[in-house]
Amino acid sequence: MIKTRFAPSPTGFLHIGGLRTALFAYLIAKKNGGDFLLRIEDTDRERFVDGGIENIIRSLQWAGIKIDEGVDMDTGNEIIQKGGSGPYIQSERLDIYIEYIQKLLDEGHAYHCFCSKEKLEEVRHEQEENKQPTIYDGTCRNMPESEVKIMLREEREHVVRMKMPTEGVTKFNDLIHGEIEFQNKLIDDQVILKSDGFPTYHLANVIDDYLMGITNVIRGDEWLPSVPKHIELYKMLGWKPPYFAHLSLLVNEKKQKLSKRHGDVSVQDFEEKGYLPEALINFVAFLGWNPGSEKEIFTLDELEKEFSFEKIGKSPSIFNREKLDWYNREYIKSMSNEEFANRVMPFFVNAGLKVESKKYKIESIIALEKERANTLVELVDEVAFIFAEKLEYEPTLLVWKKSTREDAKEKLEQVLQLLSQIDNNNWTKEGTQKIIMDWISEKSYNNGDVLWPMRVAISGKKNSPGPFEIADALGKDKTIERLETAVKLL
RNA sequence: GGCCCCAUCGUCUAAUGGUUAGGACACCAGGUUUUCAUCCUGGUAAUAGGGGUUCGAUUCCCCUUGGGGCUACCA
Repeated sequence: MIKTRFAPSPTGFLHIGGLRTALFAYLIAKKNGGDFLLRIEDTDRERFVDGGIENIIRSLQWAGIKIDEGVDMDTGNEIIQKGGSGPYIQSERLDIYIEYIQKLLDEGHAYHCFCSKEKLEEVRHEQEENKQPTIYDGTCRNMPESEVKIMLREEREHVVRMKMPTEGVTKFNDLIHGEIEFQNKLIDDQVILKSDGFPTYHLANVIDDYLMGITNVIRGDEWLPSVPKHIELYKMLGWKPPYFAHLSLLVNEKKQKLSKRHGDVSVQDFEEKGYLPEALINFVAFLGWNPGSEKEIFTLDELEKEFSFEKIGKSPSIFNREKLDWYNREYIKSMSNEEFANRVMPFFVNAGLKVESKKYKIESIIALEKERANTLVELVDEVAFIFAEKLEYEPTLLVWKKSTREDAKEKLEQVLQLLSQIDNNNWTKEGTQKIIMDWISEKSYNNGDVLWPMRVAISGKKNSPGPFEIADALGKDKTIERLETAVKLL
């Protein structure tokens, strides 16, 4: 059975590139009826960000990506079976790593290194200047055992390094890139245990992937150069390496790897701006993957069925906001008004608009912008004029370009009169529309002479939805009130 | 500097030896329209360059160029 994992480090909030990696790993597992787990790789204590773990879990949940296995977040107990609710956390598994590092040491696959950071940097510098590959010079690799013992007894600061072979090549078949080959002599004796007692990514990652039964390691392309180290570690431990699949990177407009430092890329940011998880998932799934058909709208469920390894591309993709906006609009448009109202409600609350009041017909209000808004925040913004106590606009705006002030006033007075006669119960978009439009054609007026001032009077805006939709959302009382104000202004 | 990866419209991509190089987003034009938007119709726009292999290369190979990643006791 296939088992995959998402293994982020909590050095910040989950960003969009991480979401895509998680999604692909998740989909590959689900497509094959396998399991997907989350493992937090927090072996770097200096870069740990408070709230990072919670944010990662929350963002995945928001996106609809379900974790099959991990640690129960309430009890802290590991749940190795399906149905767990949280992640494995590496900092809670230190004993395990230490045990394996000791084994590697005992079997001669690793060694203590007492070199100072300053010395290492010097060596690197020199190597670079001489156009040599920058790898550890091996000073401590062949240190006599007696000397090592003395150093350890003196509690000299040290790390543990793995012994890479000095000749031969490491070849492997990446599921996405195909065969890749590295010269072993160019690969560093990687530090596997830091002087602070924490393992490095390379060691902890290999141990955990094996122990957790990961069959397919799915991660970003930035890891490609370190695969030989990992394969060597598997060999030393006598384990069969998993399949590797390295995903092309998500990059910004400058074609650089997406990262927290370049700004606005956290999943939570997109949530807060009013992007729907469906849209974000759909968009991100299509970065580096396509179904081979011309269908572009895929729900998570559909992706779980149709996702395919063979269709994953190798080249990096630029994150393009406009296409995301399009997806978001598509999902907004296709949602029922009722469900949509539920989704938008928190955004109204955030904006301080009291939509709960019976005065407002929430479904009519959201309908105003449902076909137009890119995001939920944008929608709430655009629709805020409905809730205004008093509209602010220049009286001249009420006059249509082909008309006069006097004419606008006269038309508005008549509109006011006609609409006043409508019963509160019959106050609908269709109702007001029929009365006004019939009257316009009866009098042979121009649409613009009537509809423009009417629309401006009740919206206060140069550009807005149509007047009858607005009247419906506003209700009779407020519509009449705004029309009266407009007449006075003229 | 060393190693590795990548290369089709501006962007996301389809076409794995034979297509007028297709679709989507964006953009432009026209239509519908009281405004903006929606919607409909149409349009501009790409195989980085050079060598091979082949009857035939977007497609296979090599070189160049360009971009990116890694090169930490970060992941």
